Amino acid sequence: MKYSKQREQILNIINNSYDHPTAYMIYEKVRKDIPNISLGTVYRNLNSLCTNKQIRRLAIPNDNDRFDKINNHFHLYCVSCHNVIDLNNGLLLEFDKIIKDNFDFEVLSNDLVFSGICHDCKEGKEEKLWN
Amino acid sequence: MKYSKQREQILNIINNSYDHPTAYMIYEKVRKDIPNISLGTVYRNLNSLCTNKQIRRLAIPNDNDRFDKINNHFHLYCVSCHNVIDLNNGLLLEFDKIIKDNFDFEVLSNDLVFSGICHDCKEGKEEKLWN
DNA sequence: GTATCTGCAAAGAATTTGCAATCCT
DNA sequence: AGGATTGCAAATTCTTTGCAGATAC
Repeated sequence: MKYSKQREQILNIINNSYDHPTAYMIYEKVRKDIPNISLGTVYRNLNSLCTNKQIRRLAIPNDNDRFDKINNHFHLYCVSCHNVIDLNNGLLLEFDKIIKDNFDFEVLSNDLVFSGICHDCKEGKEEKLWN
Repeated sequence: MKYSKQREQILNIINNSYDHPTAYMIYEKVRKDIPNISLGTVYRNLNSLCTNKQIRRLAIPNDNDRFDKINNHFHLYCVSCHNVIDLNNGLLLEFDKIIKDNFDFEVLSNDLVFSGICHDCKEGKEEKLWN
């Protein structure tokens, strides 16, 4: 893989933020520095970065994919405010081992997303699905 | 919600199979009984069945959504053969409790997908991502 | 009878891709 | 130089939607 400033920027944005951006959100951020970057380039780089395990893709029911740093491994997705919250929990390693022992299945990525209602949404308002 | 034979068939297919079909796979199956059903009807019913918690949607990185029975709660997705394997594991309830206790986050659905390499693929062939 | 549901086809959203120009090394 | 990468726009894929007719209750 050859260097490109577009890819470097995209990687930087993901590594320096905590907001689990979608492809389009990343596109909007990169455009501040590289105004004429194209959305296709963002998608191409997100895919190659995922393939090379430099970032990860979160698949979320009824929402677009989000992209994230490699080192966080556990997520809460609030179906009300659509925020994604990071968790780090040693239990995951235990999970991998249990799965390995019981099913001879080698876990490659722990892109786990628990969907539910976060604290703030529970406080502030009633549940609003698919607002 | 009013009865329709289309929706009943779709629900039956999901409840009586273990293959985690995509929307299109369901469409193809229903067409054997209701040849002129439209794909739009399948999508509409899958959405309303999800909203009514009669089925669930699995979001899988780099693959289409799959649909599944409500009562299975844990999945292994093989990135090589693209199969989804069901798991039932009491640990999930424990997980929900831990999340509730630590983050005041109420888990609504456990659509967890562990991605990796299944036993058969590991035996038979080298890993082939995005074949 | 009337609200819900359907098939159809068109629209919409998200993502990929072909191509000529440009950029790294 | 030569292969990788880019911007652009068109194409593809997946999903939703508007509408007129059919169906459930």
